[in-house]
Formats: sequence, C-alpha cells, structure tokens
Amino acid sequence: MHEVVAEKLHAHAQRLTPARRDIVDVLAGAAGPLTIPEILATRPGLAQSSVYRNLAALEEAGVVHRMMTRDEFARYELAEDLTGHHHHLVCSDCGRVEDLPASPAVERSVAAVVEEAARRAGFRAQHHRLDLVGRCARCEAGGPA
Amino acid sequence: MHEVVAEKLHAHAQRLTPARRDIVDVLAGAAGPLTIPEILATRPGLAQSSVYRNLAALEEAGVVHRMMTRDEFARYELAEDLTGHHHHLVCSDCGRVEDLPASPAVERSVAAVVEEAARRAGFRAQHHRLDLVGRCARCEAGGPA
DNA sequence: CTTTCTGCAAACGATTTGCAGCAGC
DNA sequence: GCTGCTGCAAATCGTTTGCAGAAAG
Repeated sequence: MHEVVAEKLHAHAQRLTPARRDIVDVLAGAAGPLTIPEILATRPGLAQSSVYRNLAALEEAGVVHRMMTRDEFARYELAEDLTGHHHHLVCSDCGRVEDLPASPAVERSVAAVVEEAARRAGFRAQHHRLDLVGRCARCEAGGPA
Repeated sequence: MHEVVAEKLHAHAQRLTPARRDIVDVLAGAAGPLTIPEILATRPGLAQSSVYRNLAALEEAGVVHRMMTRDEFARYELAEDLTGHHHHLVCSDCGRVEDLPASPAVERSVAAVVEEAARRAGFRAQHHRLDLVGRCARCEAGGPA
C-alpha cells in the first residue's frame, strides 16, 4: 500500500514523509471519510496547516479524495483505486459518513445511465458517486440530537 | 408553482417576497444547480446577504436544496418535490453541474441497496444522490482549459 | 401595528499562505 | 546540497450576523 502511495507521490515530485504515511494510515483504518479535525485528533503532534497541505498534495497525487458534505468540514478518504469502489451512507442528523460496498446491480444500471449521458449530452463520465442520505442506526436510536 | 412555495414558506412562518419569488424563478429556469454568484448576476439589485438569507429560508422551508461540490461555492437547486427526482452530471473541469432525469433501472437497483443498508447497518435512508463526474461536452471539445 | 425582510458593513471560521528552519533522497 | 517539508502566525474569502429602516400581512 505505502509503495503505491510513494509511487503516486513521486510521479508528482512529492515525497513520502512520516506525516503523510500517518495520514494515509489513519484514513486506511477508518470506516468512512474523515474530517480534518478527526485526523488531527489522532495525531496531536501535527500542525493543522501541515495536514491541510499534505491532504492537498495527496489529493493531487491521486492518493486521497476530498468530498464536501453539507456540514462545515471537508471529508477525506483514500482514492477508490486503493480502497475499491464503494458508496456512502450519510447521516443527515450527525453528519457521519460510512462506507458501503458497491453493488453489482447498481453498477450495471449506472453504466447504462453513463452511456445515455454520453449520447444525450456529450458528457464523458469518468466515475460516479452514490450517497444514501438518511439517519444512521445511532441517531435512529435517539443518539445525537 | 409559486403557490406551493408560498405554502411551504408560510408553514415555517416565512413570507413570499419579490426577492424570493425571483430566486425561485431563476432556479426554476436553470438547467442545473446554481452558485450564489450566478444567482446574484441575474438580479444585480439584490444584496448578497439577502440572497444568502433567502436561500437559507427557502432551504429550511424545503423549497430549495443546497449541494456542496468540490469547488469553492455552494450550489442551490429546487427541491425534488418541485422538480422531480434527478441525477447530476458534474464537470470535473469547469465545475458546471447539469441535471439528468432519473432512470427507472437505477431507482430499482438503488432501492435494493437501501434495503440492504437498513439490514446491514440499521441505516434508514430517506433519499439518495447519484452524480456522474467527468467532462462536459464543452470542455471535452477543448473549452475552458 | 407587529413581525419579518432588506441593505450595509463588520464579524466569523474553515482553509490558505509567507516565512525561516529542518529533512528527504 | 538542492528541493521540498514543517510549524507558526497572519491573511484570505465564502458565508454569517448586528443593526436600523422598509415592507408584508
């Protein structure tokens, strides 16, 4: 895993430093995309600006992916060529995001939509995003708020 | 259309003012979600803060929906009970977002995924989002860099 | 009339950036 | 040893908010 990351970084004239290794490890161990405060909390020694800068570098190298949810913080996850394609469960109550393995049936029907988009709008799709928005088990049970 | 909007606003102790009517009209006439600068450009007389406040009010009343894309501005569109369910074509090059009608095949397979999410993770999905990310016809033709 | 809206300008907060010193390779 | 990384603190910029007057109902 770290070898792939190192390669991707080197291809963009970037180095694999301990801080970056740490960030990749934190993301790899998470059950879903994390916010910067969440990442910072696991590595108290790191400067906030370094985390922002490292995530930007990792994103440019195609190692991580930035996703914006409705709440105030950006969330980061490993790129899909490292984790595999998946969907998201987004809790509209607490904002937490959890991964969900991709479903072959969805992938098949989405492929047909991609083809129609190309035909109808000349749109060349590279990938897609499917998020289910609702309440997670914890909030459903009367958790946060 | 404006009657439905007025009802939704009144249900939240909010009024239907000319500014709000304008915003709804701009969104209704757009081919996809718009940014605040885009909305402001069509109504030069409006204060920026009023647009922000009105969109917040309209969102709380369930008239519009706020979506965050990767770029710097939030985008707004009419709620799906006014426009119908649809997907998005997101251009990774110029950032523009275009609507795409929902596909019955996708809806069917997503429904199965929703059911599995409920079973596996206790997640109660309320709705979903499907975005195709790629290059729009204009950028594909060599448009905006 | 009362409550909500509006414009203006100042405040807020997540993210970015300048700088000086340290570290990868 | 050159280049790129790091921490710190200050700047940036989309967005929010306080205030006083206008408007909706």
